[in-house]
Amino acid sequence: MQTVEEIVGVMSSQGLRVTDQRRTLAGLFADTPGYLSPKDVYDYMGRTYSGLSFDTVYRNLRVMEELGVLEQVVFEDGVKFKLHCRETHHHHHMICLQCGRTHPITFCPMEQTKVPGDFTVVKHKFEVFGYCSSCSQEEPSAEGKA
Amino acid sequence: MQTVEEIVGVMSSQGLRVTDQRRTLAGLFADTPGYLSPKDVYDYMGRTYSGLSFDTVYRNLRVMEELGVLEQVVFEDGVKFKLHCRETHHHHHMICLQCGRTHPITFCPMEQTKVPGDFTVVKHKFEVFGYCSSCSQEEPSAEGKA
DNA sequence: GTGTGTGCAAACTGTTTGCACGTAC
DNA sequence: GTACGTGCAAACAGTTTGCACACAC
Repeated sequence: MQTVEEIVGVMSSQGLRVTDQRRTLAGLFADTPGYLSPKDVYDYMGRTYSGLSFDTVYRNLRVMEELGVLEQVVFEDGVKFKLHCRETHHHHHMICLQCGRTHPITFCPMEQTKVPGDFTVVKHKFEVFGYCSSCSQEEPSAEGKA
Repeated sequence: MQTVEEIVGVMSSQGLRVTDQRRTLAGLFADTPGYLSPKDVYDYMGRTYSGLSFDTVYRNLRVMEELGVLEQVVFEDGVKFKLHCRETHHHHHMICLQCGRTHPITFCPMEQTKVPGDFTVVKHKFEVFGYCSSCSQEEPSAEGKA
């Protein structure tokens, strides 16, 4: 997690202009514990900036991703963004299907995976989906895919 | 893995017409050990059927997925299809970034993941990407993402 | 004042749908 | 013969790009 000022600081230190819109965007991600889709961002920003266009949202998401402030993940239902993890060591995530909030998993399955000698591992993905404490109470049924 | 006849049998048993095109499509997947994108399928099929249209490819991929013959997976670079695993027990995959071939991983990391009591797990994803024996020799460098 | 950021419109990719004709059954 | 499959064209969603104006620096 980072504060708005930290994020804004990174932007200006890279020679990027700090506009109201970018400050708001930084604030949105600083306050959001989980993942946001471009549409989520657009909807939120649109409340403040009436003339907002989708392309500016995309441009700024891209800029902040290239800056290393945001990270992008591809889910079944599309691309989403969140603040880049500041954790120093390698980890994975449990992701709430309702609120998008993430919880770190320090255990890495690769350590225990027997890889055949002739297979060269480049990267891996381990993600656990479900409902977090707050959401599992409201959302006990629905969404059935195992 | 299934034979063309097995796949075709499933189709006709469900009241679907067995056209030349669908037979060829079944043959393509029966002969392909890895994942295929809709474009891969279109390119392959287009060699045989000159007037082929993309929408028919999509329609048939969808039909075969709904039939349970194919399974669809979302990768960073788009949606891909392969024959649905016949393995009876739960497993994961090592996926070759070059040829798309998959190798089963019987080890399931969920068994060893400590889940907080207040998190309800719905599903999980564990995928290992790299280069298989045949491809790691040809492709020793390139693609650097860990 | 200069150059970057923005909104607008349009292009573009991947995918889906409506329609009329063709073909498996 | 009938209903489903196909190709074509068009629609559609998500994303990107070109341009002119606006604003952060």
